[in-house]
Amino acid sequence: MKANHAVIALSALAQDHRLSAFRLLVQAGPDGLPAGQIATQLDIPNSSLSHHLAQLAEAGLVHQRRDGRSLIYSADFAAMRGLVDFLTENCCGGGDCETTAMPMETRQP
Amino acid sequence: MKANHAVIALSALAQDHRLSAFRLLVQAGPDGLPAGQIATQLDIPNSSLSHHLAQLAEAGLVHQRRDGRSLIYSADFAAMRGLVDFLTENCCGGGDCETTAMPMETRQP
DNA sequence: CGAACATTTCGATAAATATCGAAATGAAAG
DNA sequence: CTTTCATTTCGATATTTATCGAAATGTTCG
Repeated sequence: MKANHAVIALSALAQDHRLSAFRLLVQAGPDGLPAGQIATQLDIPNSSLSHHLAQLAEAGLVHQRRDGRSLIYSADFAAMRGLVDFLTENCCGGGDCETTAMPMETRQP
Repeated sequence: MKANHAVIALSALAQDHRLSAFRLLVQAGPDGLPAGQIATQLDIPNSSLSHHLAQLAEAGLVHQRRDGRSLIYSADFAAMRGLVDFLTENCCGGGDCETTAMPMETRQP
């Protein structure tokens, strides 16, 4: 991932409605959700949501597919992972570093 | 982490210079770097950088300490991890989900 | 084909943000 | 205590962004 692309992805997530939409899609899993359902759950006008979904799609964080007359959006998990990896890349100079070495699943809060 | 806080943190990272500064600090590790040195490496005026560092600090992603006449900034690794966890929270409905279960260290590119 | 439906594009306005030089703050050294 | 140095605050400008209604696009069904 290039820094420029990371900024685009982070900007896409750095907004209330877009972050909520993305998290809905992350939780929905690979099946995704139709645009209208997202708009309903977030309680914002379709036109506003469409703008936001386009921005997430442009950043490569979500994808669109058609099902009947609905457009289904789904999260791109690989893109999300790539972004996370970019943030922690070469952490602490690249040597062993207990601050990031702990796998997500075994972390203590 | 609350959604509102996540948006603040993501906004802080969603900018060229701030993302570069943050990554410099991530790579520098717990010792951090003085503000002036960051400004030099990024080749931006001190006043601009100061604005950006303040925003990162407000988001809780970096901390400031004084050393002589320099102000040393360092990344907050726990905050970064909290943000990442928030993004992937309850992924795919909370069930097992191979898309995020792979620990960062063992991922294949 | 024509009506009903889901979503996007357009256009206009309001609000937030990045930028940088100049002046101000605060700490150290002579 | 005055000078020097590192950094921040101020102020002003230009750019980007969020918002939403209305109109347009593309799809299905009768």
